[in-house]
Formats: sequence, structure tokens, C-alpha cells
Amino acid sequence: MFSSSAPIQRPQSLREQTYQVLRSAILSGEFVAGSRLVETQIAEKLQVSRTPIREALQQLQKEQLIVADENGNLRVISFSAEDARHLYRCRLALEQESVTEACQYATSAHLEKIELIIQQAEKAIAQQPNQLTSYQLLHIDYQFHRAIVECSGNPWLALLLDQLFDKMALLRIQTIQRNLQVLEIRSEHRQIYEAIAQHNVEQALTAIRDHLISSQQRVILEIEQLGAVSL
Amino acid sequence: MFSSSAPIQRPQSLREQTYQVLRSAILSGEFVAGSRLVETQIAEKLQVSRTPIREALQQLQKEQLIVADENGNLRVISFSAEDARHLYRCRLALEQESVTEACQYATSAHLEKIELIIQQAEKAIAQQPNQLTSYQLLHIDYQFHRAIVECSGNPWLALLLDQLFDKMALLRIQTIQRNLQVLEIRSEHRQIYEAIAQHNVEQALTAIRDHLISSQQRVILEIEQLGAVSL
DNA sequence: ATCACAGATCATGAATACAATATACTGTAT
DNA sequence: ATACAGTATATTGTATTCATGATCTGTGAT
Repeated sequence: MFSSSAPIQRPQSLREQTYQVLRSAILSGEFVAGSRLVETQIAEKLQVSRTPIREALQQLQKEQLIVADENGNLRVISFSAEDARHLYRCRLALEQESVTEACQYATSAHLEKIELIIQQAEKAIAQQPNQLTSYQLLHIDYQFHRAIVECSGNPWLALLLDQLFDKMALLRIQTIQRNLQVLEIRSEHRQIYEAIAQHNVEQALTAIRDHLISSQQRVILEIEQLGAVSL
Repeated sequence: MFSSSAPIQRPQSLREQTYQVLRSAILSGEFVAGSRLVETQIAEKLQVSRTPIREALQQLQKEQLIVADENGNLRVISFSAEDARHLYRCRLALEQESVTEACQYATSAHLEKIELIIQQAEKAIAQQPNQLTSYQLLHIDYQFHRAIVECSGNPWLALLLDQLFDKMALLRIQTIQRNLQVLEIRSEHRQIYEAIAQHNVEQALTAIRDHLISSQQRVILEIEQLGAVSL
């Protein structure tokens, strides 16, 4: 009858839906850093009871996208330059493992997928050089790195990196007004890809290091130009 | 009046309390792997309403200590040998960063603390060579690695590692019946410590690699002896 | 005018009530 | 005995209610 696993879709719970809504509102910068999140207000706005809101907020709190201030009020987290440095070091540690495993295990299907992502990115950049929102750029970047970790077949690594990516996104939303250095990212991505495609671990490690370190420097520079965003 | 920050302690919420209770029940092996967790049953047992239980369970689910099966029932996660390999690779990636930063930033206060932990561990081992529960041994190991990451001053790194430690603990609880190789661990810890104390990054990296790789092999061996714990 | 205090409003934690759905059970008909 | 229908039960998702504590506001005393 049903060929194999037919993973039927139950209607998503309100908790999951509100979680998604709140998460993307935060990551898209709709809530400015430090702004307060009140259960009752959100509940009214989304027209659901407080229960699913509460649960979604707790989830976001666990992910440290929102934190409780000294009075227990929930606020969107705000990153300092220190945080940026620390987060990038974590990310580098994990992504070095990611490309290493990718070099070992990447199949041609994996490589094609990465290739496709790069091409789409370049097309998008070519077509609308200046109208790309930073949100779109972040998503392109995310997809690329996410495709690499998928080569590794290590779901725990993917999970850890996903957590960091969320914070990276928020970090950049909070700091970057102008476009990123689109051109640098393009060539850096391509170099990482080439190294993985050749299963050249050393070269891949060098490429990911270069990419993340220059990305880190761009972000920290912006933060310091902005003045301290420290809480 | 109050000299400085007087971080008053509100009574812990029931959610937090039940979270702690459930977490340690899982990590101590009180819930066997794969066993089902039912809100109403737990609520009755702990004599609180379902609300805080639900919230605690969701938190545990987010941490992947419990997972939803195909019917949406919550169960304690159960690790395969594959998972063990993957988790150890993640841990190694993060701990290499941890010792690197520790070598850079460790103060003498930090070093003293680590030294103390090592001494306490050796004392405990000397006094009750065979009565140490694996839970106690895991805790000793945790404290050591936790003290190292604290040297780094990188809270995000500590956060990521903490998540892994929980899974490591569960992994071992599910696999290890006998005592760990106590003696090996002792000398391995000491080598890591020495390297950090001398701020010798290369040596520290080698030591942490050796420690984690042999630890990984011990665990995987046990899993495979046990037969597949898959799913 | 400023400070102090009372009352009102707001926000959250927790319990309970209600609804929807999935699972188990029981009895009946074949 | 087996298959099936129908009912009961169990479990979870969501809403609502209640209680407690925090915050704000205004009035009166100094």
C-alpha cells in the first residue's frame, strides 16, 4: 500500500508555530536588541493563549537568543565584541571538524548540492547586486556551511553548528547596516568547495580558517565602529 | 547599604526543579534507555501539576536527552556506536579549542583549581579503589574538563561543551557496567594539566587528543561488546 | 516640592479545565 | 477463533483561572 515510511504531517502545534514566528522576528531584526518580550502582549498579537507563547519563549531562552535580565524580564540578547570573538572561535573549531569530515565522506551528490548553492548565490548576486538584504546574504552563507556539515553525516555536529549559526545571524543583524563584502565571500566559498571536492583536508582547513577569520574581523570591526553594544 | 550586587535568590521555580530532577534521573540511569516519559505519571509522582513537567520535558527534548518517537511519545535517547563516534569527534573539536585557549589565558588561580580537582580525584581513587560508582567517576572527569574550559573565559564554548558532557554521561551510563580504566584517566589528566600549566599549546593538544581518542575507543568497544544499542 | 505609602495594574508561575486525538479494550457477528 | 465496530481510556495541546509578586500612580503628610 504505502510504499514505505509515509511521514504524515500532523498540523503543527501552536507552540512550534509561535516559536518559528518569534525566532524569525528576532533573527530578522524585527525585535531590536534588548527589547522586552512580554507573554501577554505577544499572545494578544498572535491571538493565541499564553501557554504556547510561554513554551516558545522558554525554548528561545534555552538557545540564548533571549535572556532574562536581573528582574526576570525576557529580552533579546545583545552581543559585545567579546562575544563575537568567542562565538567565532567556537565556530571555527566546529567548522574545521566539519570540513575535515566533509573531505572524508563527501559523495558526488553532496558536492553537486554545494555546487548548486554556490551557483544560485552567484546568480542572485549578479542579478541584484545591491538590493540583496543582509538577511538574504546570511541565508546564502548559512546554506553553504550547512551543506558542508551535511557531507559529514554527523548529526550532532550539525546540531551544534546550527545553534551557532543562529547566534551568528543575530550578531550580524545587530551590527551590519551595509552590505557585507559580497565579493570576498564568494571567492572564499569557492575555495572551500574546491578543496572539499578534491578531498584535500589541509587545503580545506586553510580555506575555512581564512574565511572565518576574515569574516570575524569584518564583524568585529563593525561592532567597534558602532561603539559598544555591550548589553 | 548592600555593598554591591546582592543576587537575591528567588525560590526556584517548579519547572527548574522538575527539570533538575528529571535530568539527573536520566543521567544517573534511573530511566533506562528508551523508556517512555508520560507527563501525567511524572506529575503524579512529583506531586505537581502537568504545566511545569511539560516545560521541563520540552527543555530536555531541546537538549536531545529525550526524543519523540514516531508517535510523538517522549523517550530517553539511546545511543549507537555511530553516535558515540560522532559525539567524540565533536567533543574533540571543542576541547582542542578549549585547551588552546586555556594555554593562552590560564591564570595561576585557574591552575590551582585544576590541580585541586586532580588531587581530590586521586584521593578518592586511592581511598575507595573499587567502590567508586561510574556516576562519581564521570563527575570527576566532568569537573576536570569543565575547569579547563573555564580558563578560556569563553562562555559560549563552555555552553557547547556542557551540552556534550550531558550526552557523554548518558552514553557511558548506557554502556558501562564495570569501572572505567581509572589509572589511564589519571595519568592522561595529569598530562593535560602539565601542558596547560606550561602554556604549551602543542603538547596540550596532543594530550587532549590522546585522552579523548582512547576514551572514545574504550566506549565504542563496550558498546560493541554489548551488542547494538541502535535506535 | 518631596517623600511615603495605599491602591491599582501588570506579569508571571502554576493549577485546572476543556478539547482533540490516539490507543486499548470489549463484545458481537461471522 | 477472528475480524470488526463501538466504546472507554489515556495522553497531549491549548485555554482559562487563580495566586503571588512586581511596577506604576496618585494622594496626603511633612
